[in-house]
Amino acid sequence: MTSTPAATGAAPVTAAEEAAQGARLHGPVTDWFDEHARDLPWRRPEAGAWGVMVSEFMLQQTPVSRVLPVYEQWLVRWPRPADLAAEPPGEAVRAWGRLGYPRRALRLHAAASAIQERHGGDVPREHAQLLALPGVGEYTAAAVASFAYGQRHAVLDTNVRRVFARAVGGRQYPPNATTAAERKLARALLPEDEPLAAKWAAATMELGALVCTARSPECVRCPISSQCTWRLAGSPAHDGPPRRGQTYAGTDRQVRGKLLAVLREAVGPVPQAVLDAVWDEPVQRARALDGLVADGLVEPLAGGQYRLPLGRGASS
DNA sequence: GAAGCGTGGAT
DNA sequence: TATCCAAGCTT
Repeated sequence: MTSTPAATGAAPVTAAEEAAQGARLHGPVTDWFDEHARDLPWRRPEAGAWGVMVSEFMLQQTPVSRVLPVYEQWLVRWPRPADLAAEPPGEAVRAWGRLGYPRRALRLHAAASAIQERHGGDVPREHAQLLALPGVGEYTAAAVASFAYGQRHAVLDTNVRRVFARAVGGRQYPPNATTAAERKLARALLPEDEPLAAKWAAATMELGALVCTARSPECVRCPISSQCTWRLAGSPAHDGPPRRGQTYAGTDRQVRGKLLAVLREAVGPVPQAVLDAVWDEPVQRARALDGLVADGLVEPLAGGQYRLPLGRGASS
């Protein structure tokens, strides 16, 4: 009678142990997902690959509740990549509203243009082609390939990393930056069957978002709590270095946000004097505005006026 | 690998 | 009130 890692509360060490634990998790997690998955618009069949891609851009570091209304308006206005590509990038920035990180709007516009030019207007299916699009990194490429096209990819976002850190790693939180070990574990846990792998990806994310949350996980509602290495070990508190919370007040980011808010609301070009009113420290204010121009989020005009960009998006 | 990049709700 | 946190990407 061998004692398994799951039975002892120890984290699995070998690839075989990881795969074995994965096999025990697939059923409970996907069954839970069948019953508890939220009815989100980008999960409906009519969303299509473009809808999935738009949602993934918007959801990068932004909560679902704030994305929902902007997503709906976005898809009504720009139902296909070609529709967005046909408009100035500044319109994307304006429609982005207060979702935050407005460079994402610029990159989504640039991605739409690339899809139009390189892929005939259809969101590509290949992971490598997705990854080559502006604003698409490892996570988003895997997410679109998996959620939109049903492919088998390890989809490793902050939710999944936390679920795996706890259920398998026995730790409260994953490392600050994604590690090679995490990627390897995610691949080891991925079901062989393609449709099941796609469901697993969505289900593990949903579990992390709804139950295995960062602050206060609801283990009593968790379908795998009886197998959770972290819980079996007594839910030990995080011991590693604290994750640095970035201060916001007084930073360039705050100034950029204020400047861009004025430009989003403006109908036409905005005089320098109006922008000057949003922040009283001139050096930081100028640095922030220069940064927005360098990023392609703002276009300087003659006569000290500024507006959201009408031309093709800037680099990056 | 670390830093920079928005915004607002929850605790 | 201050801190944490939210489906990351790029340089």
